[in-house]
Amino acid sequence: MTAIRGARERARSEITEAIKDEARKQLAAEGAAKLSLRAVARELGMASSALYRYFPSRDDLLTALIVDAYTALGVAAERARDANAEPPAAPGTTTSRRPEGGSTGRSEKAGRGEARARAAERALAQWCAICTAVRDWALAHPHEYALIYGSPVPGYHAPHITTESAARVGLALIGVVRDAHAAGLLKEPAEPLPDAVVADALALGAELDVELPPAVLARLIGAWAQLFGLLSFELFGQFNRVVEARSAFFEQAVSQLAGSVGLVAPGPRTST
Amino acid sequence: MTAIRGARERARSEITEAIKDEARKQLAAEGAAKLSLRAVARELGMASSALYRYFPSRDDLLTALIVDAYTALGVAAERARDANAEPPAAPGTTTSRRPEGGSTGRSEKAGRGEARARAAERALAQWCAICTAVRDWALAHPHEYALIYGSPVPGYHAPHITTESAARVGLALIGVVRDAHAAGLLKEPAEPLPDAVVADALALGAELDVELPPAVLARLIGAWAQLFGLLSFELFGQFNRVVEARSAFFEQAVSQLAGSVGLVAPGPRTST
DNA sequence: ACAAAAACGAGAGCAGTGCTCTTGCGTGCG
DNA sequence: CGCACGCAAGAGCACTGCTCTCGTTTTTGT
Repeated sequence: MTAIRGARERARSEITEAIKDEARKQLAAEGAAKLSLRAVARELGMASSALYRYFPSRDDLLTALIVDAYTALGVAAERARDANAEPPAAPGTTTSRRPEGGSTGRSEKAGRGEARARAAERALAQWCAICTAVRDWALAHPHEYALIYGSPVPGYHAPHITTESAARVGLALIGVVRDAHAAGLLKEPAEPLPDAVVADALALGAELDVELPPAVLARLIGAWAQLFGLLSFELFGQFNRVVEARSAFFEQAVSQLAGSVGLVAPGPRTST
Repeated sequence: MTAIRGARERARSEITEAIKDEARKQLAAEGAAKLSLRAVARELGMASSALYRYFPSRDDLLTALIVDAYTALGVAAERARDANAEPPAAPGTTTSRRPEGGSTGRSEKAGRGEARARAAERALAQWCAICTAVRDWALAHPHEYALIYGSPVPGYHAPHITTESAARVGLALIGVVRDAHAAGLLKEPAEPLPDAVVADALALGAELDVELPPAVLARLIGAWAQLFGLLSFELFGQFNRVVEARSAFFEQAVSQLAGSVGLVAPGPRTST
């Protein structure tokens, strides 16, 4: 039904995509402020009024671009996470996940301390990989980054449609910490938390169905926001006369963020 | 000279201020995107073309507003710092700047441990006061905040005029940590830093004429960026379905940031 | 298969914008 | 006092988002 009925619908979705592509091009060239519906239509060889059949207003086009940017950033983060996932996966999945073959798995003769250290190292690597993937995407698409993490463009209300896509990189980060916590290799912070913050953390944990101590979740949210603080400062020019070694500084800050949520580098043989 | 010659110049600066005020009003009402020169002129009862005698372009008006916002935020931060400065200061100087004056306290009668604890507590209080002052200002002027810490509005180049004002809150934070370091109550982080980051930190320290270990300075920059990450997420709606207890969460995150730069709460009688 | 209905494209047009140019008018300085 | 400069006003250009109308095409119901 929906497959064959295409004909027209396919043309519609094709044109919709063409419009978004052209809009993205203008976005990358001049920024969101200069994005003009008429210019898009002109470039596509159609009347400007025809464009309103696909996007009822300029803001709707922008929100479509916002959603796309969120998901693009989300998949970049998830790809980075999966690329650094545990090598000895379940045999059922045929995903091309096999960086190390079977070499690392099940070596019981070695102390499990070593396995723990390796798992902790992997968690830390995943964390950093996600962060640098986000940064790489942001550096490659600065205007799209500005669109989603800069000043809200329209009135200022983000439709709820965007929230799902917007959460993906946050969820990726949470996932890493959740797995680390489940594996018991998380150094939980022991600090007093305000009750309201605990309540928020509990509510969020319940909503996301993730079991993490409130303190960890709270720090996770903070790290999530702070990650984008670093990125925004770098992209928006706040580091201009301050930080020159951007990549090194970012990596440094990010690994420190990892530490703040309890992901500790195994380092020099800590526990017996 | 410049005082009396006014007459005409005074009128000019008055009108300039009126324009900026009206522009600020529209900015607060609708955001930077909707700020219209014609609307400002209309509201001021003058022809739109007359406005170009005062600001050669819309972007120039915006940059003027940006500079003003930076300095307003900067004075808010500095005021918060000074309000929590050392109470028993020398009566002569009104400026709270006293880098090495008494060299960390002469109170010999009481255990100097207590004086140290009090000084450390004051440093921490100053840090938090600056951060919450920044947040309060941002919450009171969300659109102006978006103007300076959101997506860059024009092409994207920030004129060097703004950098001075932009640095003020960062400098306030650095000042607190510098004083704490001079007083010897800073827990320096002992972590390996990439050479490039060390070079940046040294260069920055030399440029600002502040003596701080590179690791502390690097963390300071990170904390500075992360502070605005927290603020941007709160203001731009990223916390909407995530964090409800905004103030408590912010305070919590900020005190943690303080800890990351070495400002430790005296807390329960740590050192002898 | 044919007609009704819906979707579509193009054009004209409105209100608004940033910005430039030209034209008068008033004040301030030599 | 007179000249010149700073100033305000208006007209105008090119552009924008958006609406409305009017043919044309495609889909759909009978």
